[in-house]
Amino acid sequence: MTTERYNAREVEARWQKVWEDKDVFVTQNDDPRQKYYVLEMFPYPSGRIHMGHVRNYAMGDVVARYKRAKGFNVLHPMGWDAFGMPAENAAMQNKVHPRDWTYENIATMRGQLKSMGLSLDWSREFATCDVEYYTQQQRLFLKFLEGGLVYRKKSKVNWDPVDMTVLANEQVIDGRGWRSGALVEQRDLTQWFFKTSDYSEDLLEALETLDRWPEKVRLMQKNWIGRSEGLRVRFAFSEAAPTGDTSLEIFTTRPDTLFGASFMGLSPDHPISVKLAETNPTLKAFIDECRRVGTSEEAIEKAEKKGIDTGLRVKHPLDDGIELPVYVANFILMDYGTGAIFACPAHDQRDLDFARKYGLPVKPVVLPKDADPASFDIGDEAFTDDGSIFNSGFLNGLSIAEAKEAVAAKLESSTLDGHPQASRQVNFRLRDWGISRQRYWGCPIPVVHCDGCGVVPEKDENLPVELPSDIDFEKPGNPLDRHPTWRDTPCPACGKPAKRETDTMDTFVDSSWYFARFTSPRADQPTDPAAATDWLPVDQYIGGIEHAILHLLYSRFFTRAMQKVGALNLKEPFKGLFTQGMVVHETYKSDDGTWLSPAEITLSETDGTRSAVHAVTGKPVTIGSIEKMSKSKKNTIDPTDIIDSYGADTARWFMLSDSPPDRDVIWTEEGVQGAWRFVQRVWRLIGEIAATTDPKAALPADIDDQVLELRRTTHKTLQAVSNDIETLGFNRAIARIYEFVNAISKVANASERGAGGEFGLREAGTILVQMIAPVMPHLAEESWKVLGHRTLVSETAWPEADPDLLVDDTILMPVQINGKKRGDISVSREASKDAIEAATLELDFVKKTLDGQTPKKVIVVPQRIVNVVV
RNA sequence: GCGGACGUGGCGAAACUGGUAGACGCAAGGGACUUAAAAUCCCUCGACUUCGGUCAUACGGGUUCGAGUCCCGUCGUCCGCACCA
Repeated sequence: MTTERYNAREVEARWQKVWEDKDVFVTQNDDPRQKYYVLEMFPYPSGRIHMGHVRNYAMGDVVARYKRAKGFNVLHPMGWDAFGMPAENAAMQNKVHPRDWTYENIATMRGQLKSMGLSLDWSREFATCDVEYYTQQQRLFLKFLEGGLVYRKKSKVNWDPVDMTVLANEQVIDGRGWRSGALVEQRDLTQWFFKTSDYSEDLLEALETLDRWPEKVRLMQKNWIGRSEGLRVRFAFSEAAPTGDTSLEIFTTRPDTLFGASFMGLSPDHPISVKLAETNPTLKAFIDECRRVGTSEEAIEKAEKKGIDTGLRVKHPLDDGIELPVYVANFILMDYGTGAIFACPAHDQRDLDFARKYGLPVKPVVLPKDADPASFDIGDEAFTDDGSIFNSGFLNGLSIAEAKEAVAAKLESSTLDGHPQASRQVNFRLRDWGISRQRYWGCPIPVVHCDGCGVVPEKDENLPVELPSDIDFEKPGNPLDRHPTWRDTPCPACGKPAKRETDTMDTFVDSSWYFARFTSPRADQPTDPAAATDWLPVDQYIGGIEHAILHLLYSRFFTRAMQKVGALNLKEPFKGLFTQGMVVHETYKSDDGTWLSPAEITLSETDGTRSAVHAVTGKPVTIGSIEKMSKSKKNTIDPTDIIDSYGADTARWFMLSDSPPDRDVIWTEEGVQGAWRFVQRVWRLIGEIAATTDPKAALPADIDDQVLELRRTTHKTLQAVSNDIETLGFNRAIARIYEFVNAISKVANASERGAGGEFGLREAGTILVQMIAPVMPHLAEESWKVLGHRTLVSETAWPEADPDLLVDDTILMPVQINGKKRGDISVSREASKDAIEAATLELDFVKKTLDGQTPKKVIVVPQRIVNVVV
């Protein structure tokens, strides 16, 4: 018989239309079946999808299709993270409106995603720049404001001089803007903040409950939140500071080293430093220098520790005979703790570096185990390990933990100026989330500035505060600020003319609750709480590791905040999280140093050495390292090209087949061709089975051994593949399916089919189609039809493995002698340990080795192995 | 510097709670079919070997009847954080 070659292009378009016409993947909220919410991180509409999207969405689609077959009511939506800078950049460069640019990109990318055959409920689609979406976001903002979760404050901010906007700490990477790459400056501005710090403790503690999150991500968040327990201690000034303060409050996690104190340190931004600088030009110059350098560039250059003695002196809280100098030092951060420290150089490297530079005393107070107190000395390295306290009066002999406790207890109960001298405090590295952005293409912050009433929230009935369409991008800075009329609005409180806020929200706000919006995307409130309660948390969330901190932490905060204002009733949005690896590709460079795309070169191989030449000029090309696909290195592959030439199924199959999903996958032309060959192979095999077996073939009572073996393989494979998909082991599932196809082919190609052959092959073919369906849905539908079904495999229940076929009657067990495999023994499944031992000792090769001796020991692990110890 | 993960053939990788190391795929080599090519099918494919075996999961030790898997140390690669007191 002849089978036509599988025509992916024609077949895929056809089935996509069937699914769409029949609303196969539209999800109803009132469907009574158990719900399953699978979500992939929604894309930024940059213009075209890339291979990373293909991989991400292929994984989610496998889960969605599998769970649907398992009988769940599956929610699998898609939308667009559509606000952000690139749209404004495009507007400036190409004179196209950000809105038009964005929606055009969305249209293109929607088409590309549809060509992938994803089982998405497109009826729930939205973009975060849709007025309907950001209206609800403004509503949420106002609820947060009312609930005390939003505030304004003047703060030193990270200013990106290229994008001309403020960046969150998290958006500053190595001192540069995460998007522009420009060196970030420090500026003082009044900004809007979300009170993420209200939830520091809870965000940290609840990480423990996220047992279906990667350990790595939980650890990264834990470190980011950065909880530390310590003591706030006030040191009395010998003479009052110029600010009028009579004491200096510091935060320390090492009160046990208090007797090792050598000096005090103030941040250059500390109020006392600032006040002193007014009359001290040297100090002023120093502070200015610190600000110029900025917190970040310092890190790059590992700036030297520097400081200036203020002349102020404080008294040691445990021994007022000791006076300590107060320095302004460049390494002390204003926004952690109190912006002031006491320095113990012997046990802190930063303090030690500083003390050595300025000749300040270094007194060790923690003695390492087995060290001699008389001779123990600190060199260039601070001692930060465990030990026992010495040189410390009443603390001598205590452990570090005991000494911390003793100091805290003593200073808590002593008073200074009528207040306790110290208090225990838990500090977090996590700051409040600054959300103000001085941009046009974002969600406007719905408040009004009134000369009489101050900052007034816009009234709910006046929402949305809509972005103006007529906008000018000729100049840098915020276009909303210079719009002729948009700012003008009556004050919601007094009705007099007032001005709108021109800051828009950080785009991370948009993505912090979209998963909740999908549960009722057209609701006239941010959420329909009933639908949200039914669907959330997301059962399986899939996305890139690059969002391990920002997006995921913000979403966790937002869920809590929404719970507080009654929009949701849970804390944790994502029950299961999976972070997939990147798609990487070889790089190619011509001899003049420019990058070349895979399409521009020709590869060849001689004697096992691969080489490349320029496809047109024939000039030699250097094959470079394998790197993440990026436009700058030109090592990208356009998914559309692949889908056009091989089909979506091939692309999806290859994306999932080679590497474990959390690891990077290398895109190779050979690999895609392998996947393509497999598509054809399945197609031929199904065609042959369909042509040579009767759908109504019965299962005879006695079946041929080879057929029984095939049936066993079928059901064992089904069992294993199901398990692999459940655990997201797509590469394992695919390897098993390859094996399975090899096994079916063997029977299908056998010169004669034994009894039950038709039934066995039908069964194998049918289950094969069902197993490939989540990964290669189009090929599966087409094959399903060829096998004679009138239904859709997309709407067919997942098959059940027959338990009787999962266990073998006889088991082939390896036999080891002294831990080395020497042969096998075939035993019945029910054989007892003793019987197996006896049978083993009768084996020729065992007898030969034993040579009449009795073995020391025979270890029989049922179903596993026999080990004879001689 | 601190924290974490990982290290298996020419390559991507399998190996569930310690139990036959290298499944499956890619590449490579040989063969069949063909005028030829493509496609397809079959065979070989960790190293050494006196063809009995021996050695092999980064390296060195240890625990165990048995270690890729557990423990200690060394080296290497990757990732996150980075003056957080």
